[in-house]
Amino acid sequence: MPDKKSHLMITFDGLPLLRWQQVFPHSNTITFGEVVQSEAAIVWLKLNGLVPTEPQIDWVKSHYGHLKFVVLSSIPLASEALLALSAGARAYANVHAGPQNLKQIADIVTEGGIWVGEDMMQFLVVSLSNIKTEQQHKQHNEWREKVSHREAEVVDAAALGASNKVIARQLGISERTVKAHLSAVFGKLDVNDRLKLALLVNGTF
Amino acid sequence: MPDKKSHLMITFDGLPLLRWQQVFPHSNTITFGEVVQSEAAIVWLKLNGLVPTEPQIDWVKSHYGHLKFVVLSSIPLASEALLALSAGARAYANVHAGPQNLKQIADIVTEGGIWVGEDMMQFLVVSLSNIKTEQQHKQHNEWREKVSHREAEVVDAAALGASNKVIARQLGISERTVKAHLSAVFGKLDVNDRLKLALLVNGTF
DNA sequence: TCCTCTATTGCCCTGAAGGACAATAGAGGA
DNA sequence: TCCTCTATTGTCCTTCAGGGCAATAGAGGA
Repeated sequence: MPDKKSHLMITFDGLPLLRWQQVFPHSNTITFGEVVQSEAAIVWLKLNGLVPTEPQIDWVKSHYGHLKFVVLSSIPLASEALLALSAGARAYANVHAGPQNLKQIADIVTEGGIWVGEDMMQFLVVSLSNIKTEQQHKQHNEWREKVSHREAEVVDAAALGASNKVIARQLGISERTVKAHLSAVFGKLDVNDRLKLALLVNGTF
Repeated sequence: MPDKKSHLMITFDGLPLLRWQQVFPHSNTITFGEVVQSEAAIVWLKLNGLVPTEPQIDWVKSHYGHLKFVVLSSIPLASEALLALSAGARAYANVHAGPQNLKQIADIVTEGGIWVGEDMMQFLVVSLSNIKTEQQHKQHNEWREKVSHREAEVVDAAALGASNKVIARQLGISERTVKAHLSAVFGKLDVNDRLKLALLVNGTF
């Protein structure tokens, strides 16, 4: 069954990877955006590093998602790997992978496994939490754009549990000023007291 | 170079996996805890499901970490996969993997890749954040073991910003009782006021 | 020039929070 | 039986928080 072992490569310029073509003689290369009927064992997407990754992967998934697909990148990134793997890619590898790796990728993917390079896997595991942490950090900092710089200084301290008296001493102002800033902030952020403020600022809600 | 392709299997009863032995004739099987000089291409650890996973993996890593090692599990779990992969395992697979998979695992690992089954990878990607969330949840629930059931009810409400008056109404008790519970909790958890309590309970510290 | 916003501060008031001191009742264990 | 812990409640007091009303000063923009 030669057809069963054919491969389809999708690149932006329609030019095949020579090394890849040597490894997979029963193969075709088409241009990104082109839709062909194919029973390829594996569809390989060579990412175009000049445009966003996600739309590329989504496109391949929507048009060739019934087949197993693999993503090749010139500049391997953990976030990109996560995108690809989450979208159902069976492998994420470097465009410059050698013939042996290419062959093994094909074998393992054909058999139902998933291929990720050793370094990338370690990087991936470590990076996953970082990605989530960054998102949380960003999400819970929106309040800061609604208050003045000085107000934010007061808020930062109050949200950690400091009393007006302590905050006043730290910032070299009077307690009355601390209260004034907090009252102003309550209005801007739509909370009634410092505890609610702390919950908002610390991301509990 | 037959030695270069030898394999070492570690099991708790010292009995080899027959299927594995057929795939890797140049192989030895030893008992967990046994330390031998070995130049095996790959060390395979068959996990004992009756004892904690992490110590098993840590032990193999400390005694055979200079070699590539692979973890086989009777009951594949995402959290277990993460443990293994984070510890440096080059593959995490089902004990009942077929000959073809075993051979491919060996090939890909020998060549420097990492093997994870398709289902496990998807499961892994989805589960990674969940695992971290569970850990945070567990870590920040230790206070609950230090207070009584009734006290915890009051704490849950107060930590969300409810006033004593509201809590009293919700629980059908007097404000004085709310205060009493909170005061008791402050002492047990070593905080001075409800805001500090909220920060503790909600995991800000 | 006028307005808005920010930063600062005082006087004064009210209400909530936190707690000392005290008490009752019930359950469980030594 | 005694002790500890939990649950509940009251009186009373102090402190802190939140804010009304008012004011000054400076910066920036229309």
